[in-house]
Amino acid sequence: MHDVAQLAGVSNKTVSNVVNDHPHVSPETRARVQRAIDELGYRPNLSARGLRSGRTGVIGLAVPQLRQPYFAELADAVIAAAERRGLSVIIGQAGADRAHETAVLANGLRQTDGLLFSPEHLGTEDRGLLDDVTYPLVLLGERIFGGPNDHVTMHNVEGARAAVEHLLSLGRRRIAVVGAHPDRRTGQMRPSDLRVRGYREALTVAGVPEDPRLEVVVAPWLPVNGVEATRELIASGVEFDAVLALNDSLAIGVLRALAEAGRRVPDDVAVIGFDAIADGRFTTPSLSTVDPGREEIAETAVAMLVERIEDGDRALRPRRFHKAAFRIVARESTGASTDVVGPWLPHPPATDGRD
Amino acid sequence: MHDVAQLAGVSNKTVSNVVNDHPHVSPETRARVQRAIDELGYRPNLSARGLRSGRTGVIGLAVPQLRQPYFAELADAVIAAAERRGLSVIIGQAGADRAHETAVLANGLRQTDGLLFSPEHLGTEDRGLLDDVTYPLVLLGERIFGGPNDHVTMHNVEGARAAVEHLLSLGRRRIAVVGAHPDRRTGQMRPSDLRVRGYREALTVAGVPEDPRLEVVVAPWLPVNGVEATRELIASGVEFDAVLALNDSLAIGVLRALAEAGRRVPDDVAVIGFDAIADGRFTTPSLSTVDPGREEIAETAVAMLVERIEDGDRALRPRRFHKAAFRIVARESTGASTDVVGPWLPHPPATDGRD
DNA sequence: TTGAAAGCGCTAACAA
DNA sequence: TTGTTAGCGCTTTCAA
Repeated sequence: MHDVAQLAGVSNKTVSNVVNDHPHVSPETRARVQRAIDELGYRPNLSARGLRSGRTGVIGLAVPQLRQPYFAELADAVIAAAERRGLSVIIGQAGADRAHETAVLANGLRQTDGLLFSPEHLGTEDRGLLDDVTYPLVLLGERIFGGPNDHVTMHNVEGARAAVEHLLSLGRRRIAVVGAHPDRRTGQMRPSDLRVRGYREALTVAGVPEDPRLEVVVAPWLPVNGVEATRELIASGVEFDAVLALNDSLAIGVLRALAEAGRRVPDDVAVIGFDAIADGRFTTPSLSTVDPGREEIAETAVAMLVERIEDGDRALRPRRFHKAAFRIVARESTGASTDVVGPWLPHPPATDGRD
Repeated sequence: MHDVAQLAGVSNKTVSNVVNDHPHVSPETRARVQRAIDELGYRPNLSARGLRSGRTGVIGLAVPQLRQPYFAELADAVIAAAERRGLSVIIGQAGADRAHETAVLANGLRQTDGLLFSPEHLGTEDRGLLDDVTYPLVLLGERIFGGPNDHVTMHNVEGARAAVEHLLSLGRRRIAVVGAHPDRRTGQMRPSDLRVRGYREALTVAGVPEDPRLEVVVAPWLPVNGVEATRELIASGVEFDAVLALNDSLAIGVLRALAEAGRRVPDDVAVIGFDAIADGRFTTPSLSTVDPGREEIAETAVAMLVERIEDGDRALRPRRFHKAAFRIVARESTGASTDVVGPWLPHPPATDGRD
């Protein structure tokens, strides 16, 4: 920078002004400095800038595991939203255990201005941890609820309810739900609890009796567990003509297990998932699902985090809470006839498996 | 840090020594400083450290798109490998176009000590760009070949060849390959070119005649294109009793299109993919594939990058080239009977769909 | 509109 | 074994 200033015959400050697009620089000075920058191939040292300004231009995203398609697609959307704002994203995988997540929350991710955190293990009982957080934080999902932080999530209850209403509208009455979590204590806000609540609400409204044998407890939400749970459901002899899988990964396992058992989808059993991951478009049959609005979640969360970062220490805004719009995506697994082949777009506006 | 030094009654330097686990600090001093650190909740400013030391403790990973399962799983493995070494990972998505990739290569990712770069658009003709790179760089894949950089990749030719040999061993002779890329010019080192080469080699060795109609050109490698290509192959009337899909995403589309057309897998058509993404375990039928050794690729690439970073400007080592071990994973789509259900492990040693 | 000077928090080099 | 000094490259404050 010093070299640039010398070559252009100005001071450091002026170079800095040019680099940062500050006003109050005469066009000719700006041009002269720019020429010097190009000639010398000058690139600002971002560590130094970070030291001086207290900003790194990097945000953190902590997810359980990137190899779970939902989180990969979420990360994709978050990175895109951040890059639109000139920010980089450090991704941390904290899903190994509670200790790992606690450590992430206590420290943030290194070298970042703020954190988007999607916890897997932390729950309402860990709410107290949030009060100690001193950096800008936006939570994704509802596992830790009621803290002082901004929160972006999806319509878990409403989405699941709409999914079940969709199944009911097909005339199904024996609707199983796969992916309930064990009741550790009441009042939990885990996605499984919320989605099960939506499932029950839909049944209640329709006057369809609940049957505990149709609520299959299985965690975590991986295809392999969807297979196993469905095999057990079939083996139990309970009759069912539809399945709500609480996410698409489970649903893929459900489809697999039903095919093994010779149950036809959707004729014998209709299946709907949740998340609208891309893979669901290409299963056989293609997978109906709830699109939770992942792009909106990513965009909103990044926007909120940026605002918090820019606020700095001032507590200017109240805590905010945003739920993205959702919609039901009806595909073959609930009887819709869809042609999966469409035009390929390198970065389509809707990237999450919508048809 | 100054506060810590005062509270502990020592100098800044001593605090620094404690924080960095330097030797030559007496145990009692260390304990006293540590107590002060804990009491004050001191956290080192990493920007300042980065400024002073010239290291950020962050590496970059540039992939085309995180939402493609192969890259999500690769990123998962890279992050895990980096975290084992106390490093963070900034992920950039550069797949939008050539210009984006060129910019990434020219600048690196901001705030990083080095870059792992998996290009999609840059090719052998862009080799010259590599000579201008001034930061530690390890390339993934073979698109830009023969540059001065370390390189980690997979056995594309051998893997594809082994896959076709597997199909031949089942008695298949009319083997289609889906995912060849258009011939822009000869001597290309794109994965598609290499895998097609392996395909041809296997046929030649077995004395099975090549048939250009069985080489289906389609790009990019997305499920939707696998569907479309397979529909066209079927519509063309060419007979085939097996398909090598050049990656698993294509293969998932191939399975889908074959099911639509009423072709039974593997009875009528055996199918094998490439990459061993997790989804392939749960398709119906489950997908045979080539496991390219993703964990090994990630671990090796991170290790090489760290060495280059530690070397600094000194050109101590010659350029290195590493190909990970691969293996064929036989599942139902080539006639193996596999039970997909196994124990669930939060971070299994083999994370990539191996059975 | 531009310049000069100070200092962000840390670590390397050297001194004690 | 510990302390002192200087300076990494930038931006901010204040003065010109």
